[in-house]
Parts: sequence; structure tokens; C-alpha cells
Amino acid sequence: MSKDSTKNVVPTLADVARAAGVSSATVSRVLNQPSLVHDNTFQVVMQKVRELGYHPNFGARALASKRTHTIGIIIPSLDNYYYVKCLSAIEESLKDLRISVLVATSNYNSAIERNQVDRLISRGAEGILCFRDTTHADTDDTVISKTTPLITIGSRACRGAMSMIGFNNRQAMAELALYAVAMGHKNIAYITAHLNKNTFLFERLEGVQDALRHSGISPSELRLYETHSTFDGGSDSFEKLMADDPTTTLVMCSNDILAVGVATKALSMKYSIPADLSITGFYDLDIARVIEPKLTTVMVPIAQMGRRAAMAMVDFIVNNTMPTGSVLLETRLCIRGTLAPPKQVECV
Amino acid sequence: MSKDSTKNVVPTLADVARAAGVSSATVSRVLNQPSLVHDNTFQVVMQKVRELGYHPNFGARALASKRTHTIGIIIPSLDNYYYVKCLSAIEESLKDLRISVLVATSNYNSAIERNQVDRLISRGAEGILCFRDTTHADTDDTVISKTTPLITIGSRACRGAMSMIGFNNRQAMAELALYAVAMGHKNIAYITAHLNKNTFLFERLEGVQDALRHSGISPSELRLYETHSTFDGGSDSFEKLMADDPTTTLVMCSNDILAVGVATKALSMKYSIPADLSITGFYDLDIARVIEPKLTTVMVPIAQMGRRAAMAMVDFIVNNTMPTGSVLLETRLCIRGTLAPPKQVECV
DNA sequence: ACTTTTCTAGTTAACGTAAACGTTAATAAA
DNA sequence: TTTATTAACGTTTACGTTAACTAGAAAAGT
Repeated sequence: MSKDSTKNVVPTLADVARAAGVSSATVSRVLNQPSLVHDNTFQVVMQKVRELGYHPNFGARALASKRTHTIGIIIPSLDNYYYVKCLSAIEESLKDLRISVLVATSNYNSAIERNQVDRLISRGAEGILCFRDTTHADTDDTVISKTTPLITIGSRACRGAMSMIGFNNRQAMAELALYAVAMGHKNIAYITAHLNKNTFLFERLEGVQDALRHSGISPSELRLYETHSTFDGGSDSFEKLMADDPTTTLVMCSNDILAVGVATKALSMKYSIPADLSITGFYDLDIARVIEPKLTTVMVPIAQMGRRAAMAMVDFIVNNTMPTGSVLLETRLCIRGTLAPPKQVECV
Repeated sequence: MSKDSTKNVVPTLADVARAAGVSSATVSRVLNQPSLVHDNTFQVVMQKVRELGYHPNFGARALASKRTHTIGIIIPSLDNYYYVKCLSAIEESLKDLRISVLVATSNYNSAIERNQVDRLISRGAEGILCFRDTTHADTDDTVISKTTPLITIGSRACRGAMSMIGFNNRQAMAELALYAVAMGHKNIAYITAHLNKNTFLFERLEGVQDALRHSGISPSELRLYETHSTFDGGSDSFEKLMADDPTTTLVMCSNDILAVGVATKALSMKYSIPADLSITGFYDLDIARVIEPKLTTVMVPIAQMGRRAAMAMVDFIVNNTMPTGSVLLETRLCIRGTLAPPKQVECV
């Protein structure tokens, strides 16, 4: 019925070329460098492209050109709004430059993270952005350095010539803790997401401990609660910690999700915030301003970090400038309604 | 210094084969069908793979095998937690089956959506999952049907043989509105995300109107506010609508984000919820249970929808079963603290 | 002993595209 | 007129891999 054979499947460059009566090179040019093609030819070819429903084959294209215009990003989880916000900022930055983003998740697992690096490279990622919870000394440096740059986002840890864009978790949390301790809080509980999952979390914990130490309080007095990073995790931990010691005046949390969980539970248990109890979070997510009173927290420029990382990659892809060195962005204390001096201090 | 030429760049199958002293076909088998290879050979080859830091070239692989084990998903935005939750469920379902997910965003724009379909097909997506705000009659059916299945998620609209997994927006919202109207609410405002962005939103609005009509209230009495789908959008609209008519007793919202924004603003304006004012949302996101009182809303099985859609795709990829027909999943009313009969009724 | 099957591994031909290179014809400069 | 220059397009090859086919050796069956 039709042309010659069973070519009724997916049309190729050659099919378009045949239909348009030109060579495949011309079709390729129409698609990639239209300025090199006569306008008439251009129109004819494009018409056939549409008629046949032709889709350029990305794999073949990558194979022949050795370019993919693609970068990969590895985030721990899509369930964490913090990472998604960064991802969104990255995608937004790259959209107009016609650079694609390949998303991979590591589930906070460094072995998976390692696999994802391989997978992204296989897929042709020309560079990789990564929230890393662990550094993979040998492997990473061997596999990646010369060919595919890897930019770490969010961590202070940095190895070799690889680049990093982040902020100082320890210092940021220390500032917040110092502020709170200066208000007179002494009986403090700290709720953190599971420490094994993330070195950032250790740094934050150390930040709190730094502040205590600096204020003459023994870090060992800090009551530590580990839980999963959800509203319920915060709520449950709060119940537990108040059962353990009802005189707690300040609950610091390693992130806003936990803090909001704490606040919700505390309110439903009829605690008055901040009169009875102060609460702090970390990140300054949107939800920090949803609860009443609003959450005291630390603003982390996550979107900006994403954009900076994306731009560094663009610079590599376009100008072949290997990203190097580290950038630490500023965080900012957001002192809001959930933090106030403890009652005891007022009564003294 | 080294072997023969400038082959110091990215190692290929042939490089591994040469290093291991076997043919490239054997290396390919080691990677793809290890059972066909002698264990000794397997070990030797894998050793060289590691030594050389070899990464299979996805493009070449796809070209030769005509398989990518990849599906694409198009979501309107990464900034909307609803879509991300679905995406996360899909990724989770596919992870163990070694099927990759390519993520694309449409920004609620049907032209972009159309481009993303092309892009995903070019990239080798064997199927596409899509939250569609518009149906592209001709194009979609022409381009996709025979080759690449497209499953629509979340919408009731469905064209041709293409498949859909969703829920009845109109009915779900109507149920909620009926429940509220039955409590005696008459002076109702409805805040919706911008209608032009999404046909689902129209369906929800119609649902509210259905309920009013069914209760003898003219739908024209419903006061409609369009805004962007953020906390602030909800807050701002609330201020506006209360300025327009302070006797409003019920504010319904097209989603939980808006509703939480309304609740936050209402509380800070010293309205008592639900005594002075009832509020409803849609989706039952996590934040619905963060505000106090907790938000009355409609539970949408978004993760389940994602899983079902993913499974349908798997069935296609593995068994070549073209997905067809539509599935409507059940929603559920979540009646919580923010909804109560209006004061006026009690005073009568 | 001989045939048949089973393992194992090599050879070779696509796969669809871009880029290097070659060709032609038309135009401009000399 | 002759010679460069350039615009437009064609031909060919290489990209890295898989799959079909082939082949030899060892194991199993007769």
C-alpha cells in the first residue's frame, strides 16, 4: 500500500529527507542550524516533519554529537519540600537555556546516591548537582573529576577540586541557639531528623552544642530526640519530651516540619506559645508562617543555592569552565512569635 | 605513554573488551545477560569495568536495543506539593522495576505541555503520564496513540483510546459544598486558583454551584475570587472578600494551600474559627492538619492515582498491554474543625 | 564410537544522527 | 573575462551498543 516496506513505524531523519526530497544532512540542518538552509527548503522540510510526526532520536543525536545539554541532579527525597524547592529553582534557571534536568533520588542513602551518579552519567548528564550526605572519597574523585563535574549543594564538606555551594549549618544553628539561650532558656530539648541520614544534621546539632558551651551550659544537658522528619515525628517527640521533663521551656528542631508538628501538638495540649514554651525551626519554609504564632527559624537561601549551582553548570557546559571552589551563602535569623524568654526568668 | 592513541577520555565497551581480552559482545552480555557468561569471564570483565570507570552509553544502548525502560511524566509545576506527591509515588512504584522516570513541567501551559510530550518522546519515553489541563485533540491522538501511550492523571476529560486515572472533581466538591450548605451556610465565598490554568478548577467551581442550585440558592450568589495558588493568595483574597462582605460565614477554597492562607489571615484578624467563620479546602494535604482547628477538606487519593498510573505503564512496557479506559477513584470528605454551622442559624 | 545438545564467546550488521568534508552554482571582486 | 567567495546542499563516516548469527568445545545421550 505505502512506499516500499514495513516502514510504517517511527519515522527517521532519512524518512523525512526522502519525503522532502532532500538529503538527511539538510534535514539535520533544518533542525539544528536553520540559518544554513534556504527558507524554502526549511518550510518544505518542516512541513514533512509535521506530516510524518517526526521526533528526533535523542540517543542517536547524543551519540553523533557527543552533547546532551543535560545535567543531572540527585536529591535525597521528593517528599522533602526543601529539596523540591531547590530543584524547582534549578529547573527554572535552566529552562530558557534549553538545558534539561535529569532528576534522581537517593533516599538519603549514599550507596543509592553512588548508583544514581552512574546512572546519570550513563544517561549523558554533562554535569551533576548533588545534595550529598556522605563523601565518597575514592570513587567520586576517580569517576567524575576529569570528565563530569559534580557540584555539591548544601553541605560544607568539600573534597578535592570539586565544587560546593552551600551554607554553614553549624554556624547558622549556633546563631539561633545563642539568641535563644541569651533569652534565658536553660532547659532545652532538641528534636532532629535521624542523624544517620545526613551530615548536615550533625552540623546543626553541633551548632546548638556550641551555643550552649559558649553560654556556660554543658552540651550534655541538651536533651536529644531523633525522629523521622514529618509533622507527626515532631508531634510524637514533643509528647515524649514533655513527659520526660515538663519543665522544658524551649524546643529547638532541626527543621520547620518538625517544629510545626511540635507547635500543633503543643497547642492541642493547651500549651501557650510562646508563654509556656518556645519553639524554633530551620529553613524558613512557607509553613513557618502558617502557624500562629509564626515560627522562629533560620532562613536558608535554598532557591538561590539552586540557581547558583545551575549557573555554575551552565558555565561549564557553555564555556567549559570547570566549577571549582566553594561558596557559602548567608543565612538569616527569622525571629518570630514562637520564641520568647521563658516564664521562670520573668518570675525571678 | 599509554596504549595507542588519545583514548584517555571516556571508556567504551570496546575499551573494556580489549582490556579484558574478550569481544565487545561478551562485555555486553556481562552487563545485560550475565547468565550467558562464564563466571570467570564475568569477574574479569567486571573488574575491568570498575578499573576503567566504564559507564554504559544510554544513547547507544537505546539505539541498538530500541528500548529505554523509561517513562515520562508531565506535571504542571514542581511548586505544587500535590503534583510532587504524585510524582514521588510514581517514582517509588517504578524504582524496583528498574524503570526510570523523566520529569517535565508544563507550567500549566498547554503549548509547553505539547512540547514536553515531544521532548519526552525524543528522549525515548516509552509511555507518558500527564496531568493535562487541556486536551489537544488532533495532535495528541495523531502523534501518540499507536506508538506511545499517554495516560492522563487527575482529569475527568478523556479522549479516544487514551487512558485516564482520576477522580470526579465536580462531584467531590459538590459533596463538600452540600454538606456545608446543609449546615445552614448561605453567604458563601469561593476562592479558586486562576481558572484559566486548569480545567479541574472549573469542575470544582461547578461542583459548588451544583450544590447551591440543589439547595435552592442561586449560583450567581456565590462570590468568586481568583488568585494565585499560594498561602498569600488565600490571605489576600480573604481580606478582600471580608471587606466586600463582612457577613460571609463560609469560605470555600479550591485547594488546601489557599484555605490555610485564609485560616492564618482570619486568625490574625481575630476571627474565631469556626464560630465566626467556616473554611474548607481540597486535597487533604499534610498542612490540612497543621492549622488549629484542623481543616475540613476533601481527601484526594493522589498517591494512589500515581501508583495506578505507574502500574498501567508497567503493564504496557512489560506486557505490551495498551492502557485503555478510565478509572475514577473515590474521594472522601474530611470533616474537621474549620467547618461548623454559621452563628446566625444558632441565633434564629 | 558417533551424534546431539548445551555452553560459551566471537563476528558482523544495524540503530538514527551530526559533523566533517566535498560539490555545485551563483555572486562579487579583480 | 577570470578568479575568489559564499550559500546551499549532498555524501560519507563515526558514534557505542545490541542482537542475530556463527563457531568451537565440552557434555550428554545413543
